[in-house]
Amino acid sequence: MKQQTPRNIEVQRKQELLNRIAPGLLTWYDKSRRSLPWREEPTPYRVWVSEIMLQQTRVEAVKPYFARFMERLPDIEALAEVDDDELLKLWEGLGYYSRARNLKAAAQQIVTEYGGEMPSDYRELLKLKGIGSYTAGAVSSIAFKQPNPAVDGNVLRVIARLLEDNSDISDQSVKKRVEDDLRPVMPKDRPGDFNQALMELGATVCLPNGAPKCSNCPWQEFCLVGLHGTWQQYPQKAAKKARTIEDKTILVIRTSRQVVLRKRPKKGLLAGLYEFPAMDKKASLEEVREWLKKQGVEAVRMEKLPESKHIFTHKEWHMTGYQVLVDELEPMGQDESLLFVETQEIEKNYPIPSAFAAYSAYLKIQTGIQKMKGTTL
DNA sequence: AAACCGGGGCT
DNA sequence: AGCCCAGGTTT
Repeated sequence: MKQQTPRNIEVQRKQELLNRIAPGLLTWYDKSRRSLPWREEPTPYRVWVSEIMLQQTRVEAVKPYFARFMERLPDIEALAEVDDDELLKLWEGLGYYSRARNLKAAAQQIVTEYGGEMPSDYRELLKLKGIGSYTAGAVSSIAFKQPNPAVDGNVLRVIARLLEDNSDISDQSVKKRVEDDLRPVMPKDRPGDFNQALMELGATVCLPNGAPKCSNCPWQEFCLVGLHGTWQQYPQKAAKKARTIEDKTILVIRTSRQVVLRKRPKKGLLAGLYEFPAMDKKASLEEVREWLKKQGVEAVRMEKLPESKHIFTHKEWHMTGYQVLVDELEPMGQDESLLFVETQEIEKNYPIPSAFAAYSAYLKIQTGIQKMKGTTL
């Protein structure tokens, strides 16, 4: 018999609330669920790829990428063998590119260590590159009906509000605790639907920004913020660190048909993607000339390009640009990361991050115009 | 535990 | 301008 300390009473009260969430939630989900491509045909491979794409990424953004990805790489074997550049091209613009590299690495793991079949066990899934507790829970429950929780940002928010829990949900220990709290209340016959329903509730009713639509919620009778009108106080989250600002000068060095690209390092920001050569400062025309001279580039003409800003999670790029027209693109210095690319081939073969969108678009327009007029430069 | 890793839509 | 998004890995 447990002692009736205030702490134990609080824990018991919380458990009683959690015990009530499943039935109404599943009924609501059956009525309100969105039809999503990976939801209608939940094979292990499709569920896995969709869950990776959906990490920190909205459903609407994922849809076109998912369709194209499945068409080109319909199974684990195809993914395990895809060329790195082609893979990144399929991921271009989606962000967090390590997700794509990890996806391929995990596919190779599955081929060599699991006979090409996606493992169904939570513990085995956790061994695959790019799969953490959330994704292991999602894949094992949705594709294999294993009763494991899948706690994402939606679930953390929904549960914090349900319980008026003051915990900082950006703290990793809170996620672990919510997983432990949910495991015993999962309906054993529908674990995948339970997880998806929790997320769906967060995405469509218990909204992350703006007022929750409590009149549509299956938990109206017992949700504490609903009863108390306190949704604005939950969830609690630690303040984020300020972004640092980096100045850059982007150089679009080109002839009438070719342009200089540079492959980024294998690790770090935008790893393995292609970019325009750049200087790590806001450079004057004279400084650009000097940089070009060091690379052995002789400019026929230079034009200033518009300034542009790109915001990452943890830094901002403040960019300016120059177009550098040259007569010929022959060996440029000793920098092996530099390559000359047919402008027309960029769209097909070279993944360039959205950070350079202003300059990519400029190049495309310039070369497009050239093509139309049939002129050179 | 904290930092790193993208991009876009909404307020 | 700041928030968040079907998170995971590295340090």
